[in-house]
Amino acid sequence: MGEFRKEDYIAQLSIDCVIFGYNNNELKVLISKLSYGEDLWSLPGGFILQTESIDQAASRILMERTGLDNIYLEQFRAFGSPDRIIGSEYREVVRAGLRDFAAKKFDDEAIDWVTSRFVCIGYYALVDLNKVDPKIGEFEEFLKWVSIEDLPNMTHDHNEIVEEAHKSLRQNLDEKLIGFNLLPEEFTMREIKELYEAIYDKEFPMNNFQKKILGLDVLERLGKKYTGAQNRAPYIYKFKK
Amino acid sequence: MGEFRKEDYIAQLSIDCVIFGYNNNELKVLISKLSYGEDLWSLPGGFILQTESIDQAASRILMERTGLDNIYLEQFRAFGSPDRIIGSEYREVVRAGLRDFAAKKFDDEAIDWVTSRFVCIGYYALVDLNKVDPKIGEFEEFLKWVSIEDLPNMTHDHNEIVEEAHKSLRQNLDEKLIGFNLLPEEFTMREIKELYEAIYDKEFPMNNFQKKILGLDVLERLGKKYTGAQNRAPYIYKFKK
DNA sequence: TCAAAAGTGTTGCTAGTACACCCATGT
DNA sequence: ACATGGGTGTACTAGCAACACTTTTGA
Repeated sequence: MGEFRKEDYIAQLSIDCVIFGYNNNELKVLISKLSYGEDLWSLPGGFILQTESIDQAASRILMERTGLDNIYLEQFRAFGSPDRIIGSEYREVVRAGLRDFAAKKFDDEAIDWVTSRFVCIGYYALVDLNKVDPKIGEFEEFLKWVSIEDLPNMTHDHNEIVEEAHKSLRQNLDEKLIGFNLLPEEFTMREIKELYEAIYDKEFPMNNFQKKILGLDVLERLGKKYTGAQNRAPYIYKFKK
Repeated sequence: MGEFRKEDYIAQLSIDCVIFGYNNNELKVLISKLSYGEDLWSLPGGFILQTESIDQAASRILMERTGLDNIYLEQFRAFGSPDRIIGSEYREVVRAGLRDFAAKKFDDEAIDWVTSRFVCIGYYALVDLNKVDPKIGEFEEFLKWVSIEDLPNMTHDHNEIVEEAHKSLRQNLDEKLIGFNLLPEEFTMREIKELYEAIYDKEFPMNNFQKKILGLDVLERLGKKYTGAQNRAPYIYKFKK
């Protein structure tokens, strides 16, 4: 772990990622518990190298945390209140934490840099939760998938960022047919339906939902899924590319 | 005109505004001709004060150029390719121009600052073109309303920024009912229709368009407009607030 | 009375919703 | 056979597009 060289990055501009996953009928977000402070949670994020685009920075940050390449990523909004960090109740805790835990990497000047005013560009990512083996970043105790319904209070304005990402996801879901990125390769119609229900927090009747999705003509029907249950075996689908 | 104090601003982060107006059946964009260089055009933009939010910065920049307060403003995307300025064919021209025209305000260090790598946050604004009395900024020769159909080549990636703003405007038009911001207080149904046609570059049949708009239940019918033409006088509408 | 264009009405299509029904599966 | 849930079909509705028609205005 080298020293932090602030000249390599753009100052006062960061990227925060809302990584969505789906599991157990719940829409989940990957959040990280910081090593310092008690009960300090935060969205995975990072800074932008002078040599890379903001999209590349987001991909890189995601790659570092999830090990996954070629993830569905979408920029959804920039957050730029002047007091989103400076005025935050969390700033002092973060500064103290960095001094204790990160003295090797961050000297005082770097700590000032990291906790100065930041504008952040929000990205959201859609991943197959089962494929992700989250890697903790520096100064993170662990990463955790948490249902969007019961997220803890997070540092700064990260709860608001998740809300905005969720709104944007809902808006884009039908239009861009991106929901399948949250599912495994193969899935049943019921699974898609339950995914949509988790995202919209709303029930859809099966028959009409099925008609709508099949009408999109983006699914390929593969075989049947015999679960051992005493009912008709559902078809297995995959997303046509 | 004071000296430029870079400490007052966030470095490497700018705001560019796509100011839409409507006139003569055409969707127009307010662009500025730079004082230096030949045929150098650019979008109105600016930097973000350490003390203000990015939304406030966009409002301020707009206020400075149009004299208008309370303008409809929407952030639509951030642009962050590392070579959008550094690799741009325009960079050297801009640097030379600033050295010639702006020596009082920008010393060499400031010129380096201004022409370094920038991430920009794009906002679009909708204004009643007739209410705007454009004020030239520093180092601008004049501002001009140009139809979105025949914009000149602009500096850096500003043409792409306009395209993205146009896409975003189209997406939001129906959803958020923001089109009326481009019209005067009072207007006829034909005028709304022609505005929509200009934005979508597509014709709409009058009768169905009228039904749709009236169905939104956001218009108040005022009186009739007698133009002297030998045809039935159209109703005048205004937008209900 | 006529031309121009505003405004209204009617019909048919399509997409979405609600309801009912049949089918496959394992006990 | 039967309970369970998967899958399909039909009727109803709302919203949109295409057509035709009437009304107003000033020459």
